[in-house]
Amino acid sequence: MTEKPKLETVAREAGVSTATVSQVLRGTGRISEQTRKKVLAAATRLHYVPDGRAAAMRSGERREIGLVIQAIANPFNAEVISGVSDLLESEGYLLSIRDSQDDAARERRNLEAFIRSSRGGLLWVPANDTPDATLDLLRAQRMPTVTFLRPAPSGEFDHVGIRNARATAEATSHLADLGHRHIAYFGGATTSVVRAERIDGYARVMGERDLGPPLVWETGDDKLSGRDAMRALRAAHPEVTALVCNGDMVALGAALALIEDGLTPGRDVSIVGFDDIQDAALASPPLTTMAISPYQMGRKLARVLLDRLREPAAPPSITLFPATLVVRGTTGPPPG
Amino acid sequence: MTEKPKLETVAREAGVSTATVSQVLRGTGRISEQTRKKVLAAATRLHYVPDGRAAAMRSGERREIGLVIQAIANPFNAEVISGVSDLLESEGYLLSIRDSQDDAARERRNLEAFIRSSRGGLLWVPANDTPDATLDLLRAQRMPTVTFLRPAPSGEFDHVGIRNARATAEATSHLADLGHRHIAYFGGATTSVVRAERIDGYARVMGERDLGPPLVWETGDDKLSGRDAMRALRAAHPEVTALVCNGDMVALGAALALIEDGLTPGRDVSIVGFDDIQDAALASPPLTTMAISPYQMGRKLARVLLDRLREPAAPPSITLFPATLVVRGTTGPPPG
DNA sequence: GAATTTTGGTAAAACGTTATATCAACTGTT
DNA sequence: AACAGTTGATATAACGTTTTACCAAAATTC
Repeated sequence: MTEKPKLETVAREAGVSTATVSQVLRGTGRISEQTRKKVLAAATRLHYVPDGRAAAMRSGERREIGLVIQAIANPFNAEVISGVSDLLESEGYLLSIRDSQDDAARERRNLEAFIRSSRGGLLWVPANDTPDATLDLLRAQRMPTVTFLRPAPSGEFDHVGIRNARATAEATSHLADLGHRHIAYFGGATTSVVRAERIDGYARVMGERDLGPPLVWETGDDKLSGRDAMRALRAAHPEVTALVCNGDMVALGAALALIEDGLTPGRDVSIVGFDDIQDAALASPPLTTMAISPYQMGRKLARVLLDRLREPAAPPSITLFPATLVVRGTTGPPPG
Repeated sequence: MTEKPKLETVAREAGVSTATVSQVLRGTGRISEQTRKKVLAAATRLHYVPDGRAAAMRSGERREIGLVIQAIANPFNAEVISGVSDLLESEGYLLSIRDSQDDAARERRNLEAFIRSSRGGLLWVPANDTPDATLDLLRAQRMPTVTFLRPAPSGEFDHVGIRNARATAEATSHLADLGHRHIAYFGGATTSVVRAERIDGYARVMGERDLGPPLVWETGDDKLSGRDAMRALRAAHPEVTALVCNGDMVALGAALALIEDGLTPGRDVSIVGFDDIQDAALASPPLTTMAISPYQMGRKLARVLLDRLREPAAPPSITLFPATLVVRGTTGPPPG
């Protein structure tokens, strides 16, 4: 008990060779019941756990999957992770998670760390400004990779994402159907592909329905940012009666600003969110939003990677999940 | 570019031996500027990333830290992780995270996986029902370990936690000072040490102030659970005018129930939360709560582990963070 | 110009496993 | 009693690095 036990320690304890111990533990080879018991007893007595680095190095096995995501804290991502993790565990894989915080340098470090530890595969939400060099890296390592939410520009990896444009188009149409003529969008700017797609959907409907030029507002991702943006928007464009948001947090923040200013979301200004996080249904009034199923997306994401590991030569697949409109209390006809 | 590049590939490409490549990459040994450049060029050309398993196996270095936590999704934990991660990265360590979902079996699997990959150290929120065998395992592996939030019963590991009893005592006193006589507690039962400590603090003040028998209500951890519990409590004990909660989510859920039933938190029923999550300040009315600094706790947690790695023989340390009362809108004198 | 030191590089052993080939000891068959 | 087949275990060679000891050539000293 004075040192980390290794194979040789167990072998000596059981009075056999290291090869025998290895075979017993792995269940391979021919071994008598008697020595099997002897070895097993010694192993548990010493609390032996094999050194996976050495084992994996020799056997070439890789049953660990890496996940690099842009924000673990995000509740949507948390659900995704839970889906990924459940499926992988049920198939005997293990998941190890790293947070890139949407920073290209940190992302690079994390990816390299995964490569160094020779993961079996990679699930990856690329940072918004991932440089080409990082893509080259993954290519050179021949690391089986599935991108999530944000596709890699080269399109060489499997991808799981959301029908973003269609979703915001549907949200915008819903508001237009209610009679709104002045519809703004919260969540512009940055170089994010996802945001760009969503803005496209919104702008397309604005054009098709002849609702004037799109009014895209730059916001962050949290409640605070939504609240501030709402105040700024109302000061600059009092004619706006409806709002499509890039995320539920922003939408809830916007609703909060209205309430604090004595207005009623859904009557004075209509708001549509995106994601359908738990708080969306619990807010008052409850939030109308574009719902997606993060848990199911997580499961699918894991499934795609496992398929890729099984069939390395298959052409890259693309899976897009639809978002469905959930009408609650924050949308209604325009006032007056 | 047809295979994952290894040291030998780079050596051949640069026309030198593998030893030389290793020395150049590690910056050790004596090497001429000329071959240094040659090797570096070859390495980047091939996008070479060393196999960390082999490297770590040979060198015995362990600069990766494992974190096993009971719920990544929890926003409090997310902040903690961010603190841990920042400090570790600044010291050149890498963090790998696993979610035990508070399940002893899953926890065991995750811990074993960390041991197999020979992490340098372990940060650990023990599951509520961690068996002794798991403690034996960590002991036998001589794995430097720091427990977080929930101390291991044996007390042999370093620990970072919260002054739970003192915090709930302060919350309860605050309500008593305002004149409340009927104070309930949300977040009872389960075998959780943390919950037990918090209940103790509440119960102690109830006794000291002669406020009658403690009224401890069993709840979960989320808004929904708080909302349901509030309704049930009001039906069973209409005399209750104040509430101490095990967490902000539960507290916000309780406040929500009041609002939905036409009452006003802070006037009809006073509520104190725990954690001070972002939403606490943004709720309306904003939540009075016991604030802790998860980010700072995370940094300290990482620091304690690094100290332990440096000084393996030092006696186990215990660090407890205070919670400070933040009075906002959900507490006031009792009605009438 | 012989002896010494410095420089720049390599061969080879080691890390803790798993896989392969081999071997000794039985068992059963003619 | 000689042979083949089976069983149970072991010695040994990998896996991809890092490290140590060593060596040849160049530079310095006397």
